[in-house]
Amino acid sequence: MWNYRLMNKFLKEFKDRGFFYQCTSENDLSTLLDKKKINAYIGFDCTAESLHVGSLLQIMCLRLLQKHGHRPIVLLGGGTTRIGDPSGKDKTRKILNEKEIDKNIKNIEKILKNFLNTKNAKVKPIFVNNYSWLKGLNYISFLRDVGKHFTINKMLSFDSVKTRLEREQSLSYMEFNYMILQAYDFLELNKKKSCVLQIGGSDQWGNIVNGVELIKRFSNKQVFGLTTPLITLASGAKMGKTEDGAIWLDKKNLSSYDYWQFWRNTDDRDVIKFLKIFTDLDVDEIEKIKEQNINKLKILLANKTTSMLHGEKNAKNSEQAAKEAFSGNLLSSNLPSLKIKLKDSDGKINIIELVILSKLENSKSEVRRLIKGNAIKINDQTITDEKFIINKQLLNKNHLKLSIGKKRHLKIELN
RNA sequence: GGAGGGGUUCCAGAGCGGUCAAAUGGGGCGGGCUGUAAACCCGUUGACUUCGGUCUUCGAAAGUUCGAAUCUUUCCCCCUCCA
Repeated sequence: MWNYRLMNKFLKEFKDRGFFYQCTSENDLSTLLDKKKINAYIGFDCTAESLHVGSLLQIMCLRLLQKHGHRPIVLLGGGTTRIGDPSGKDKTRKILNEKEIDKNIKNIEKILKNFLNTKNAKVKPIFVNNYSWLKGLNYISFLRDVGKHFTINKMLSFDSVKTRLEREQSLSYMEFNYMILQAYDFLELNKKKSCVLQIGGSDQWGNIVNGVELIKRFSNKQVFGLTTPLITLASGAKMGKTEDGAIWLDKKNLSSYDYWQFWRNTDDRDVIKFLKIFTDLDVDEIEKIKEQNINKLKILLANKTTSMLHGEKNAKNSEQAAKEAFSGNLLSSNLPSLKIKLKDSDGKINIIELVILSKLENSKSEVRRLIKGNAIKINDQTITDEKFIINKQLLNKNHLKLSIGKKRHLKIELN
C-alpha cells in the first residue's frame, strides 16, 4: 500500500483487525471504496445443516462491510454444493441430495440473519442461491461463452487441483469444474447485483482470482478479490472443532452457556487477536485495555461474542451462571438445566443412572472411571461410591447440581 | 498390464499362533499445581458387571486349530515401483 494512513477506512479496519490475507489490486480497490458504496459477496458452503465458529470470521467480514455502508451479498451455494469444492479436500465430498441442501440453506440463512443488520435498507444483505442460475445452464453455450476463457494448463496449476493430482488421488471431472462455476457465480452476481468484490478464506484465492479474471475477459470490468487468513488457535488446532463437537452458531445445537464457555476458555495467547476479530470493539479500545487482567478480558470476549449471537441477556445470564458454578456453591438458576423423570416412585436414583440420563456421558464404564477419579459431584459434594443413591426427599426443591470435572455443570430437576 | 507393500482400538504406529482388550507416541478425559490459561506432574482411555468375571473388537467372509489380530483361501480397498 502506498500510504497506510490514506487507505480506505474499510480496508484499514479490515487489516487492523487481522482479517486481511491477500487482495487483488489493493490500491484500486481502496480508491473505489472511497468513491462509492459497493456490493460484496461471500459464499457459504451448504454441506452442513448449520454453521460453526469456523465460519465466524467470514460473518464478521459481512458485518464490517455493513458497518462501512457496503451491502453484503450472501451466496448460499445450492448449486455448487451439488458439485463439491475440491479445495483442501483429499477426497470427493459426500454429495447431498436436493432436499438436504434446501434444508441446510434455510437454516444457514436464518443463522446469518442473527448476525447481520437486516433493518437498514441501505446495507440490508441480499441472499442468493446460485442454483437459480446454475440449474438452467446450457452446456454448449456455457462452454462457448465461459469455458473458452479457461485454459486447462492454468487450471491444472491451481493448488486445489495440483495437490490432488500429485498425490494421485482421483479428481472427478465434476469437481474439476467447481472453480469454473464459482468464477461464473461472480460473473452472474456482477451482472445481476453489481457485485464488485468477493471475499473468502485464503483457500479460496484461486477460485476468487478466476472469477476476477473471467469478469475482466467477459465484460472488461475490474472487480476485486479479498481473502482472510485461516484462523488457527495458539495450540495449533483448527478453530471451532473440539472433541465434544463443533461450536455451533445455532441456538438449537449449542446453548448460550456453552457458547459463552467456549470463549471464556480461550487460550491466553489468542485473547487479543480474538477480541479484534470476533467482537465489534474498536481496535483503539482493545489496544487500550489489552494490559488488563487476562481473565477479565476473556469474560469481555465471552460476553461480546455471546451477546452478538444469543443476545445480551443470555450473555449476562451465562456470565452469572459461570460465576456461581465456578466460585460459589450456589445452585444457579442460569445454568443449563434438565428435567429427569424418575421411574421409581419412591424418588431414588443411582448416581451412575443419573449421569447417563443427564447425557453428559453415555458410557457407564466411563462414569465409573470418573467416580474413581473423584470427578463427579452432586451439589459440590464429591461422590466416591458408585453405588451412591440420590434420594429425592433429601434434596432441596428436587433440584440438584451435577458436576463432572471442573467445567461441566448441569442443573437437574427430578420429578 | 507386470512386480511388490499394506489395511490394527480417536489418530499415528508396534504386535505376526496362546502371557493381547492389544506396546509406544499423539489426542481426549479426569486429578494435582494455577487463573475455568499455558507449561508441567500423576492417573485413565472398547462395552457391561453382583468387581468374581462376562461379552464384542484388529478391512469382509469362510476355513485350519483345544486356541487366531497373528496361519490358509476368496473377496474388497489403499500405497510404491515398472510398462
